[in-house]
Amino acid sequence: MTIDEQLAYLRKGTVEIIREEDLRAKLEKSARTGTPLRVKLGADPTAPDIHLGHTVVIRKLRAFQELGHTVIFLIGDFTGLIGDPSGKSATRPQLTREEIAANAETYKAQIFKLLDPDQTVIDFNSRWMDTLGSDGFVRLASHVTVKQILERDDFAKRLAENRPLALHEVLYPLVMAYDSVALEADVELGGTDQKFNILMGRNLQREYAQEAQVAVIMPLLEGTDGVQKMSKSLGNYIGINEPPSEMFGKVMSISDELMWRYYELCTDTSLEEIERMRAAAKSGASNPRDLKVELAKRIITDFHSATDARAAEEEFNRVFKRKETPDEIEERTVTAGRWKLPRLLVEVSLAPSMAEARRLIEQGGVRLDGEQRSQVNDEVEVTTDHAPLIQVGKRRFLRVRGQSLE
RNA sequence: GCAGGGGUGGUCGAGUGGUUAAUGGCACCGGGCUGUAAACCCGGCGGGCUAACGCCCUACGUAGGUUCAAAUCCUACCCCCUGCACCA
Repeated sequence: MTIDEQLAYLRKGTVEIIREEDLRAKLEKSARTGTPLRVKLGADPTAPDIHLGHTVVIRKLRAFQELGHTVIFLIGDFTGLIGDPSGKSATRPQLTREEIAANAETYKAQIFKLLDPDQTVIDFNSRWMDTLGSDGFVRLASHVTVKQILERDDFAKRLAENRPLALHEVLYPLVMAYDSVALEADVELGGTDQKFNILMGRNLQREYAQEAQVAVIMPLLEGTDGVQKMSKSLGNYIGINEPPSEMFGKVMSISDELMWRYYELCTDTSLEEIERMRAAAKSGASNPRDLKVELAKRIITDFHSATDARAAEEEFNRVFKRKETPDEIEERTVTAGRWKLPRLLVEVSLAPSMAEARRLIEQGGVRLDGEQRSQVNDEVEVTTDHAPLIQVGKRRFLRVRGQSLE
């Protein structure tokens, strides 16, 4: 690949590259000297559950690896002390060495589904922050002015709106920036929410007489709700460790409009192909449903396998298209005998309360052995040899077997 | 400590003595439709009891009080937020 081709490849999907000329220069230098670029990505030490949103940036790391560069996956075990830079949550609890190590292992297991382990370095910023000392920290702080820090949108806004802004939060960008100095990073990746922090790294590196890193800013992926960014706490995420059938269902539940975004940011599909599919869907030549199935399969293939993807599709069709029962149904045991239907639903946790169970039944959401039961006072015979199949809604199935008391 | 603002159901946010289990949005759940767990439409959304009409309990920061009646008024307390504090 020529440098121009490499640039174009790396540019795909980015929101911004600051500055592209710098990246070009670094790529040229790397090619000339045969030294791979050091590409940094910071990670939160407390939340090692990776979801599709995180993979947007990880995919970009992989692009750098494909071009022969080194990825530094930095676990911010020190920065974690400072807490969520969005100011929503307080300081996080200090993790023990064991917990950090465990989280790092969890990270590895997940990121290596996308990244090449041989070209990846896992590091921790406590390695240099722990030995910095308070005097070192103060000296570090002398390189940045208050005004520079307050340029951050989020900070400025909170001050303007009289919302709290704790001092330690202001230090967050500083530590992150220093990580880039310590690592001598050539490139740092991050979502748009990290732009300020990454730029701070550029400034600080210059202060330390280093060449400034290039900022590669990726978009934030919307969650399954299509509105807010994907996050675990909002419950709109697709975790990469989720079982294939779960992933399939979640992908199928995104809106048709959002599907293009996922194609672009979560698969290797080229922009041209996406445009073609989009046009086909619009003209009616393709069924959006089929395109969404394809999307789901591509995503599942990345984190599981093509076989798993096919199985998940088959399962989905069976349950939702043909309205048959799933392949595997969990079985629960209850005391044998006659059960009032609502009581039974609560007993096996298909409903959280009697009131809720009644509602489900009255609304026609409950089936017993495939037959709708809308009578709240229905009774069900549960014996040791007959285990009725209970279905609540479209997707929750349970077989209930009786167990006689001794 | 002082001054001001605020604490309501999963969440946001109305309500300032009485059809208020508490408007509305979001989230969530069920149904319909379909090409999908899309979109759209309809319904539900504290809990217990009842076949059902319905009855009862719990809930608006905490604890008391006033009243026939309080999320709404009074008292005390707790918590959160913003500002003030020095140089005088």
